[in-house]
Amino acid sequence: MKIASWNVNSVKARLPHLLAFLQDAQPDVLCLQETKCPAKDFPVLEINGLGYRVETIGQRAYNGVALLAKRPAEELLTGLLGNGDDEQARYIEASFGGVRIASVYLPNGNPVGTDKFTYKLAWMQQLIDHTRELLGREIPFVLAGDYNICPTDDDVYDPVAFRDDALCRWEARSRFRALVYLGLTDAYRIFHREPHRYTFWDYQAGRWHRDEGLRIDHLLLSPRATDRVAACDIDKKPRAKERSSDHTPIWCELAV
DNA sequence: ATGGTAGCCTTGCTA
Repeated sequence: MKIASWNVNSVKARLPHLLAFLQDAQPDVLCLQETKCPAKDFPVLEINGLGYRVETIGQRAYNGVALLAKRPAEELLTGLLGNGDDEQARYIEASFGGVRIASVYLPNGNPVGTDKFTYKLAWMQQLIDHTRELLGREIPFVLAGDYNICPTDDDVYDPVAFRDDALCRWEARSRFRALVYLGLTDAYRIFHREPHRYTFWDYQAGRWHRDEGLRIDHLLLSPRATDRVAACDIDKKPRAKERSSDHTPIWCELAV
C-alpha cells in the first residue's frame, strides 16, 4: 500500500501536476495540504477520472486538506476536535482497508511572538492528545503531512539563519518530539540517514536551484505501521516542473 | 543587498 503526501499550494493551480503525479506514482492514498479550495469547488471530476475518490475540507484562499484514494474512505473524521468545528481546515483522517491515514497541515507559526506561534503550539498539543487516543486503538496508522517543523538542524539548509524561525524554534521542536516519542516513527529516517534532504524549497532567491530547502513534510508511523514499512522516499520530480508547488511529495510503501 | 516569488481574487495576507 503506497501512501503519499504533498502540499500542493492550491489544488486548482496545481491540477495538471496533481493529475500527472497520480498517474505516474499511482499512490493508493494521497494526502494533500494547502488545497486553498472549499469542498464544493474541489476539482473532483478530473480526479475521479483517474480512479480516485476525494474526501476534503477546505476554505477560501487558505489551508485545506484532502484524502485522494482508490478505495472508499471509512470512518471519516474532519478536524482535530472531532466534529468539524475547527476554525481552520487543517486535519482530515479516515481508514482505508484497515490502515488509518491522516492528512495534516500544521500551522506555520511565523512570526514568533505573535498569536500565530501560540496557535501553532496549541494545535500541536491537540494533535498530541488525539494521537494518544489513536495509539490506544492499536491499529496501523500514518500521520502524513506538512508539519511546518524541521526536526533537527540537519533538516535545514541554514540552521543559523532559521534558529528563531517558527519552523525551528525549540518550543515547536520540543512538541514535535513529544508527538514522536508517544511511539511514532519518522518513516524517512528509517531509510535515509544523510543530512540536508528536503521536501520544501522557497520560491524566492533561487532556493530550488541551489538546493537550499527544508525537510518539513513528514510521514509519522504508528508501531504497527512501522512494522510494515518497506520503503520511503522524497520524490523531487514535481518540484522541478514549471509552475510547481514549493513543496514536493514524500511517500512510503506499507506491506499489505 | 533586509531583497526575492507564488496564490488568492486582495488593494494586503500568508507562506
